[in-house]
Amino acid sequence: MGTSERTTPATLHDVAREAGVSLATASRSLNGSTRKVNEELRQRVLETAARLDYSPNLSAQAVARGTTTTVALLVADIADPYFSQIAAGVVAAADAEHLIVTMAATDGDADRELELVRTLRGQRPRALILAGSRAIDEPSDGALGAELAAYERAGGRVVLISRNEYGLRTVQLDNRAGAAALATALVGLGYRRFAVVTGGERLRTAADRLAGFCEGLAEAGIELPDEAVLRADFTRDGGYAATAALLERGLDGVEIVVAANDVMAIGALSAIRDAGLEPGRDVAVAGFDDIPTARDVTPALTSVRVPLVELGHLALRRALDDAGADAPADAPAEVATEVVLRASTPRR
Amino acid sequence: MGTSERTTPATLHDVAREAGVSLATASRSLNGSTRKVNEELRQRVLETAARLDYSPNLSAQAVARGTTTTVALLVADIADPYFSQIAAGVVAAADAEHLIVTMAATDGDADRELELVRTLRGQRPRALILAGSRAIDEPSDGALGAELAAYERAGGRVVLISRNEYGLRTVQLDNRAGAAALATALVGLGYRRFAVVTGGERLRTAADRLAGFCEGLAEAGIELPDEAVLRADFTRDGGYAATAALLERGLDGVEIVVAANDVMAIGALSAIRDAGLEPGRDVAVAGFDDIPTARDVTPALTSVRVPLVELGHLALRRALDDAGADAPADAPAEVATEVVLRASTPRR
DNA sequence: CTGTTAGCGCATTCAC
DNA sequence: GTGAATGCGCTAACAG
Repeated sequence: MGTSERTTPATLHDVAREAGVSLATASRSLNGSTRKVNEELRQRVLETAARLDYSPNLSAQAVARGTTTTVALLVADIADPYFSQIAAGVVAAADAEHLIVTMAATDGDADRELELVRTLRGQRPRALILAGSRAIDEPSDGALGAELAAYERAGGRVVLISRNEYGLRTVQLDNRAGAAALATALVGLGYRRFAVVTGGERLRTAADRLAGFCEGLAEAGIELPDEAVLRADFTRDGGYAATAALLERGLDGVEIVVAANDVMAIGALSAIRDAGLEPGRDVAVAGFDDIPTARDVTPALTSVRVPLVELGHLALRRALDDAGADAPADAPAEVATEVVLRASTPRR
Repeated sequence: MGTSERTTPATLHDVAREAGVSLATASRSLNGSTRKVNEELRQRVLETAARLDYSPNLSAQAVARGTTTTVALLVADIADPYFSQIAAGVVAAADAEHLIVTMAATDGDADRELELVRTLRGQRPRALILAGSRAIDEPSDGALGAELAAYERAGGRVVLISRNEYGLRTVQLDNRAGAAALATALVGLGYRRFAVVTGGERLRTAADRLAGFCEGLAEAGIELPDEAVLRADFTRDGGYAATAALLERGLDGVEIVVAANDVMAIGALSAIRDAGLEPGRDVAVAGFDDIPTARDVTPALTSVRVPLVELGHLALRRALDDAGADAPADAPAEVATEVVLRASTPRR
């Protein structure tokens, strides 16, 4: 297969020499801004480049140009559908701008997050996008904030997805409004006695959704008693555990379990079923996010649609647009959510 | 927030000057191989670096060192759980090696794949990992092959996940054996009349799984009639459509629908339900991959577990290990699969 | 339009 | 041990 055992990639220098032109001409032919190169020479360069399998060294270009074509994305967990959809959006949008995306996972660990930001900063990415709900008051906030500030001072753009700190650019999804709308819709279906399964109190997203839901209920004159709020991990197993606990202590009239996200809701479905009840009929269930799976579980899950892919798109755009120079907190782009009613919440 | 309006990041040069040492000393203190630097000076450098928010320019390091700390990953669709799990594995393993992962999506388009490989090659990544089943005989294979060959010749490492072409390094999952094992297990449960819902004939993965399944059946003396093999898109909707078609023409004794992957199986579940039948009881269903959702659908889906995250891990390791120099086709690392029986295939 | 030259930020060989 | 000088691959003035 490999007859030529060359071990070092062809350099622009090689192309220039081989094509019998100067370095500059070769450079201009292959990348140069406005084509101010004789078409004949240009072709010759292009041909030799192809023949030599020349591939421009992006690192060298970055050093010479003083700017990269890279964007960095930080998520909590790549395998999580929530983040993978956002990532898909970011990557697609970046691709459209001919930018390369480098990605890392924090595993929800604030220390790792800081460490990764430090490393990624070395890439001199054009933008640094942080996705993932953060605890409301992390101790290391200061260090992260300083790091991000330094990055921005050096010309980088930080975009926060679904979080709002340090007065940085952000792309929000309106958790409160979405949750409120869900509450209204459920009340409209005839539900009156609710139980909410949510994440830790310090999780921003969880807190916002709970608050919004309560607001929605309040508008209908319904109050959510304290004991109706169950806290657990923001995961499928968390949803299962919390719901199981609820069932064990006795439903006590509760008609529906509302989870702070879909994966928790799916856990709730399983818990209900494992308790010998039929979700939807015996106890209704609703979630949040409308991940693809929501449609495929049985009964199909009522949820609040969050355009995650679009969120990713937006984040990238927001990172790039220089509009208004630095008007970070001004227009905290918000994407709208939408209640999707399905079989898991039949009309009562 | 930003009092100092510095617009350019601190350079190693700045650190050296500010610390009153030479460039070389600064470099050695911050990265240098073996610590041959006076501890006092070293500390001084470290401190000034911290004070100046110095962050080593990775591009510059790459140019100077002639090698990067980057790995590139190409998948078909980041949001697809199959790929996002693999990606999670790659990223985690890369992180352990202090490598940065850049990621791109081909959308299953061979032309884009080629284009992306070209672009990514410019990064001079240490390794290039390609995930995603490929059509058995793509026309542009030649160009891709040449590109990958050039990349390898230049010192790069290509690793193919779940595909095997050009005699490159590969990490396989034993689709045939897994499918055969599934067949055996299902026969053991009492099933005799099968229908298979699979992807296009040219999809490698689909083809292997079908072949393996037939082998397994053959061992039990069962033959799969041609009309029992339904082809459709390798997606949820494809599974739905194929199963719907099957139901429409009449089950004709078929006891179970076996899908080539879980998302198709989930589509089958819906199709069966929409036809007024109860999956599991009226028609059994089995899938392949054991994506997380498989556990959460109802009835829970029988499947073949594929350690996708591990697949990602392996791919990265395989990309890095220089063991045996070039023994590409020698040890085509294969990860084992495992049949997982669940409620969707009750004993008959 | 084309070629020469001087950096970009950093690692490293070589003298001291 | 430390510093000065050279070069990595490429771009961008700068002259011809």
